[in-house]
Order: sequence, then C-alpha cells, then structure tokens
Amino acid sequence: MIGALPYRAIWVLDFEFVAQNGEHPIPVCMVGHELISGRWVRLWQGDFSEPPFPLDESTLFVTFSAAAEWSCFIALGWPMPARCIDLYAEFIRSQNGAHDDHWYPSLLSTAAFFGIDTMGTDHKGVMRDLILGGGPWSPAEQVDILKYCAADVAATTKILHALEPCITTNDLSLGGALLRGRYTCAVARMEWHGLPVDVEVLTRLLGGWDAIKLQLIADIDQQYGMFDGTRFVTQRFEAWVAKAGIPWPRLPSGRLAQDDETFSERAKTYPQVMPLHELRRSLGKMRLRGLAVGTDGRCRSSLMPFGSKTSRNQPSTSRSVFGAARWMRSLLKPGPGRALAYVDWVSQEIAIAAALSGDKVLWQAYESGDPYMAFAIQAGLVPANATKATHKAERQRAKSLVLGVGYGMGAEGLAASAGIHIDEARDLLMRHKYTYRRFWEWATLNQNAGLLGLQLQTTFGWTWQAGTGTKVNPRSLLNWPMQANGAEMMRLACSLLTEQGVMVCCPVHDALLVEGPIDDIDFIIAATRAAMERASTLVLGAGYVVKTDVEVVAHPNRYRDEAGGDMWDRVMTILGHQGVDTGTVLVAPTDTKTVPVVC
DNA sequence: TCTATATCACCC
DNA sequence: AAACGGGTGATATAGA
Repeated sequence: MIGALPYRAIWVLDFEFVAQNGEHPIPVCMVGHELISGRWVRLWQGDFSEPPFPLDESTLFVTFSAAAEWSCFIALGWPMPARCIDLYAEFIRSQNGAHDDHWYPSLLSTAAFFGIDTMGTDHKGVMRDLILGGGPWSPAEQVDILKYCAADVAATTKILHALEPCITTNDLSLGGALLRGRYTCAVARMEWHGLPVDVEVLTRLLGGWDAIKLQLIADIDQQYGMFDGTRFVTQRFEAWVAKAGIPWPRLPSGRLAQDDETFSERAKTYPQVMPLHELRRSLGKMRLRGLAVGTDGRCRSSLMPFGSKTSRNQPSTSRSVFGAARWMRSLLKPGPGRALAYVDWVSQEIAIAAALSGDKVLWQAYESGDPYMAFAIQAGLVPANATKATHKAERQRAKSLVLGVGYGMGAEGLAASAGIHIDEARDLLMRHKYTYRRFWEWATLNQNAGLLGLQLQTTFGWTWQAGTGTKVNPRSLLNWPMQANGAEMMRLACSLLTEQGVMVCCPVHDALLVEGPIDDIDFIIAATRAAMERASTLVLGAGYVVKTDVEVVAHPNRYRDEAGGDMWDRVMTILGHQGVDTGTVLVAPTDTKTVPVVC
C-alpha cells in the first residue's frame, strides 16, 4: 500500500499552464490533494510565491506526465521535489509488451483503461482551449479551470490506486518508480534549458528552404527532367527507366523500388543513374521545418520520456535538432562566452552486452578500445598483432558483424550489408557465437524467456512482457536488454548531472549535450564524463565503466558534425551566405580520466 | 481537394 | 512472410 510507505504526506498534483511552441510554460493554476490528511490545495496565479508543501524526502509527489509539473515548479522558482512518481511512466511500464499497438496514453485514456469515470474528452478540449487562450479569465472561468484541474487530480488519484499493485510489487518496482520519477525532474530541467540555436541562420535557412531544394534539383535535373518543382514525378522516372533500357527492381506493389540502396546498386552498372542517385540523397537530408525555437533562441521540445518500449525518450524528429539530418547540427551555436560539449558513451550497447552477460571475452574486446578488431583477433580471423591499418577490410567485416549481431542480424542480412558471400557470413556468425559463448547463452535465454511470455527486466526495473496473442519479433527481444539498460544509464546520468547543477541541454540516447561558460567547460566535461561513468557502473556493476568520448565547441564557433559538414557547406553556399562562419570543432582527447566529482 | 497508405530517409 | 533493434516524419500516390 502506498499509504503504508514512510512518507509524512503524499501529494497528488496537477498544474494547468499555457504552453507555446518552444517557450517556457506559464503556470495558470495548481491543485493538490494530500492523501493522508485528505487536504486539498487550490492555487491560482498570484498565490504561487511559496510551495504549499515541503519538498524534502518526507513527502511523496504523484502526478501523471510529471515533467510538465516540474517545469511549472521551475517557472515558479520552486525546488524540485526529492521524491516523486510519474504514473504515466508506471502505467506504460505496466502495459509494456501487452499490446501490439504502441500508444501514448493520456490521463483520460489511462483512466478509461481502469474503468475510472472522468469528464468527457469534449469537455477537456473546451477547457484546454480556454486555458491555452492565455487569459485573462473571468472569475467564473477561473472557478471552472480550477474545477477542471481538480478533476484531473481526482482521476490521477484513482489511477494511483489502480496502479499501486504494480508500483509496490517489490523493492525494485518501487525503487525503480522513484528513480524514474527522479528522471522526470531532470527532463523538466533539460526541456527548460533547450538548445542554443543560431536563429539568424535558421531564419534564412527556413526562408530559403524551397529555393535551396530547387537549386539542388536544377543543377542535376536538367539532364533528366524528372522533377515538377520539388516533386519527384514517378511516372517520368518510370518512362526514363524504360527509355534508357535499365532493368529496374520493383516492389511487390508493382511500383519501381526507389530506395537509396536500389539507386546505389543500379548506379554501379548504369553510371547515368549516379547523378540522380546523389541528388535524391541530398534531397533526403532536406527535411525538417518545424524546429521549436523560443524567443530566447533556444530550441525546446518535449523529450517524450519512456516513449518507446525500451523506455528510451522519443522526441519529435521535426521539432528537435537531433532528430534532423546531421548537417543541421551546425545550427547549434553557443552564445557569447558559452561553450557546448557533446559527450557520448563509446559502443555503449556492446559494453552492456558484455557486462550483463558476464562474458569476459567480450568485455576484454570492449576494453581493448576497438571491439571490432578485437573480435577479428579473438576469432582467429587475423593475427594477434593485426591493427586497423594492417587489416582494414577484415576489421570492416568484423564491424558489420558485431554491430549487426546486437540487432539479431542473420547470415543473409550480414552477407548483403557487408557485401560478402553467404558462406563467409555464416562463418563469421559461427565464430562470433563460439568466441562469445557466454553472451549468446545469456542473449538466447532472454529471447526464449520473452517468447515464453516471461517478463524481461532491466537493472532498475523497466520491464517488458509479451501479452497473450501479441506479435513478438524475436530479434527485438535480443536487442531489448541492451537498449533498455542503455536508456536506464542515460536517465541516471541526466539525473546525477542536473542535480549537480550541470546544464544538460538534452540527451541523445547514448550521448548528452551539456553547456556552460567557456572558462568552465573543461570542468563541466569532466563532471559529465564522471557522472556517465558512474551511471554505467550503477547499471552494469562495479568495475564496468563504459568509456566516453567528447566534442567541444566554443563561441563564436558553431557545432559541426563530421558526416554532415559537406552538406552544411553546400547549403550555406546556395544560401549565398559563405560569410557565415562555419566554425571548427575541437576534439578533446578521448582517454577517460576519472575526475573526483561528488555525485 | 483532402485523407489514408506505402515507402522511404533520417536519428541512435 | 520475413529474416537488422528502437523510433518519427515527409512525400508521392491512390482512393474517397
């Protein structure tokens, strides 16, 4: 029972707030219900000067989609609560794997799931419009809004009671719930900070978006005439293929295959395809128009924590910089006196696989710093003194295999992706299974357990369990422990760092973007790496340190992604802004030094 | 003209 | 039937 837990008070909370794309939320009102005393608190704008409850460990807070509430706390200058549970996270955890469809349950649909009576969605829509209208609200409207907010608190309370058995099943489920709640505070901080964007260049870029596409097309399409404006007309392509006499693969639907790989493959035999292939590749990177940038030049969008079945964040790819093609990361530019650092875990999933399976040989490969070459050596494919320089091709094949294995790739897929014969692919897979026996034992055990309907669980209690009659992809089960524990590691690192006061702009699955004054950035990086290493040992066990790598950029430079640099330059040239400084990324040493930081 | 579907490309 | 995990979203085309 939640009530039996050692808390002096248990507050169920809900805020109403005005939220505009890319801006900070503006709290309108708050309703709280304390479950032990039965007390209700209703605060309207203007009554917010002090939190009406203690925020220390003695008090538990319960909300639905908690990050929104903590964003309001930040807006009001209130400290984060020390203990909280997000029922959204707990509900989707309880349902994870039980259904074929992936969905983002709302408060109302969650209530409906448990048969809890609530207001209708129509009324909710009306009230939401009234609130988002931004006011001012008449006294009668204020009463209505507070009533509406209180109704959500009542529904949240009932959902808490419905979910209690899932949350209090055991120490891990409860501790995990508190840990996930703790992360929602970090989410609020990160969403509050957002990412620094070069608004001037972004404005020009968006203004010239179609012109840029048309210019890219114009350079190439004059010899094909396949585009109508920015639209690729498939019928013209079909006619061209027929006229040029190029045998072209078709999809089961009968349409011509138009994916990148088909173009790439055809271009090898028919060189006249190549320019078209390259054009389509460039155009593919020209997407994203809806970056959510606030008036302060920071890009903010919801991280959608716990949005996937591995519990990774699932932010919108159109509203956030890291969902866009890599070249657009050059829109990231620290302000005067500021610096940004992108710190990522090196081969995080391999490390997780090695540590959690207890495969010493795989961990040894990870620790060597080059797990691909290490595999080639351990599997007897190359001599023990082989290096990246001496056995480039062998290493590349080993890399394809090692990466693919994590996703459950088979021999056919490996042969296709690595461009090798099926027999060689089979041989590589067999060697992998032989070399990393312990890992395979562990992985197939997980896989079989999942297929049998048993529950999979991460170190801190995120779960997945197949519902009866659901479709299960066995390869998904193979990868789930790596990805889900990786997500847990990320959450821990975000919590540790935001609690230390480090400005974390956002997580990127296996990386964190942090920011600070140029003079402090070295210390911030050291603290970030230390927290990420600590998070890795917390998830994987003592001694299992996942290494980190870092890229730094300081004002007036802009971020530059190696893989996207050329595209950025092309686009800037077309925009006629060659004067825009493209900046340089200073790459810090990749060795990991432990820096004493209190976590 | 609008919407649904299939396909494809991007991210980690 | 497919055989590479987790995702979001834009676009072209078919259909209403």
